Amino acid sequence: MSDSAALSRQEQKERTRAALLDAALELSQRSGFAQISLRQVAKEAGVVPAAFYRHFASMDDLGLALVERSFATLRRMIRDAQRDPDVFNRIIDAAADVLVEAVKENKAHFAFVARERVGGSAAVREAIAHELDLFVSELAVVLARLPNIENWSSDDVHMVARLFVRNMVANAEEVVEMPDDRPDLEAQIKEGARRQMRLIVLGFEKWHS
Amino acid sequence: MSDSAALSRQEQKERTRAALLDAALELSQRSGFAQISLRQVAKEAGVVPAAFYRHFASMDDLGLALVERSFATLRRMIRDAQRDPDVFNRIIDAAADVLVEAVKENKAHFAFVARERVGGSAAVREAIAHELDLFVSELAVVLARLPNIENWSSDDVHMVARLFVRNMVANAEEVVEMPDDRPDLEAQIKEGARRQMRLIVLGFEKWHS
DNA sequence: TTCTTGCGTGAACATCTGTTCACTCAAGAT
DNA sequence: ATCTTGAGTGAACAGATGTTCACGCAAGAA
Repeated sequence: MSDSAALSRQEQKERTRAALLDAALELSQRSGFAQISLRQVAKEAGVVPAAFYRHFASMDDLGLALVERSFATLRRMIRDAQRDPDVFNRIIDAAADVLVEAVKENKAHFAFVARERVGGSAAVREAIAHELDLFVSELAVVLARLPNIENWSSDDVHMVARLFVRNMVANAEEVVEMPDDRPDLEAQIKEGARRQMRLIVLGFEKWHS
Repeated sequence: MSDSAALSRQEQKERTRAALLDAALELSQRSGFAQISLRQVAKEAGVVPAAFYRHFASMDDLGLALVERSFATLRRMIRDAQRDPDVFNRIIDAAADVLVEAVKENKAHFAFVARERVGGSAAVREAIAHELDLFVSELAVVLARLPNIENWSSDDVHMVARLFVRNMVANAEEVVEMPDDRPDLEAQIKEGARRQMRLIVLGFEKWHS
């Protein structure tokens, strides 16, 4: 339109699609995705309600696209973290730091996942549950290489991975719910996460069957 | 009205209030409390929309009452469990059993708390967070008497209590989300909860600072 | 008995919702 | 230069929503 360069047809379409996704993510931060309406999203994206249907069949459809985008961010983060050799050595401190920092930087995505994981529509909830399962399996592969765990049954490794992811989700929730005017809580949450993970890791050493 | 005995004025009022609460709880099982409307609740309770305002100022107000009722159920359960001397001896198996059974019997209440804890309106979320904090503190008092923990700092005890409650909530979520036609998953969830708690307890023994 | 209180009624309202339709008008193909 | 395509428009719709109001009518007080 009035943007710097003239946009190709595809570029322009992709741009409004992204605007709709951004608008939905922004609006759902206040009151939850299930609470917002197609019309609100369209207005926030600067588009007439009917135009919405050129990109998504329904709000549920938009929700699924948002799940995909959020987990793409999350997976990229984890892949980056795995490249860092330090993460293998001091896995706990790193996990706590990475977690809090990552949540702060992608607050909107984490908030979306945390809320819609239980509060969303059936389709969105299923999609998130599936993505989290994949995530647990990926983490299990990483954990299986740790010295204390290398000869555990794969069931047990999976269980530990679930315990970690579960706490990660819970801590992410806490950072998300953290009021913007209380950044002092951040260190507290981080320290809490660290201690919880240390406690779990201590359990590793005495584990049997 | 056409009920067996003639009802006093107060009894009748209390009855419709309860009907509204029950209706809201029932309806919110399908799609979440935030998704249901005042009119739906009134209709399900067999009452005209305007009558709603004789009992609650808003749906938010109803939600808070529902939080209170749900946690009253939860607290009663815990108090009963504490009287049982076995719970102190084999606390883990007991916790896993009690948890799954309790959730099954009060599925609606647990489902409400689990969902609205993150998905609900700000007021409802705050109320649930507060109740869960109280719950953590109560559990911390119980845990402080356990042999392995008796000389920990109160901060650490609190942290462990949070870890337990956090996992309890997560496991309750799983039971709630469990499809009705897959009761075989129940034993699996119970066993998972038991192993997670055992792992955490093992960490107790090696804990320092 | 008569009077008062207040729960529940039914109609009305303004507003917001999802969805449809025929339309414009510029990009890209011919 | 002309034709086709399809993203975005604006108006219209039927339905659901929260909230209000005057009213009926039975329980409990006088």
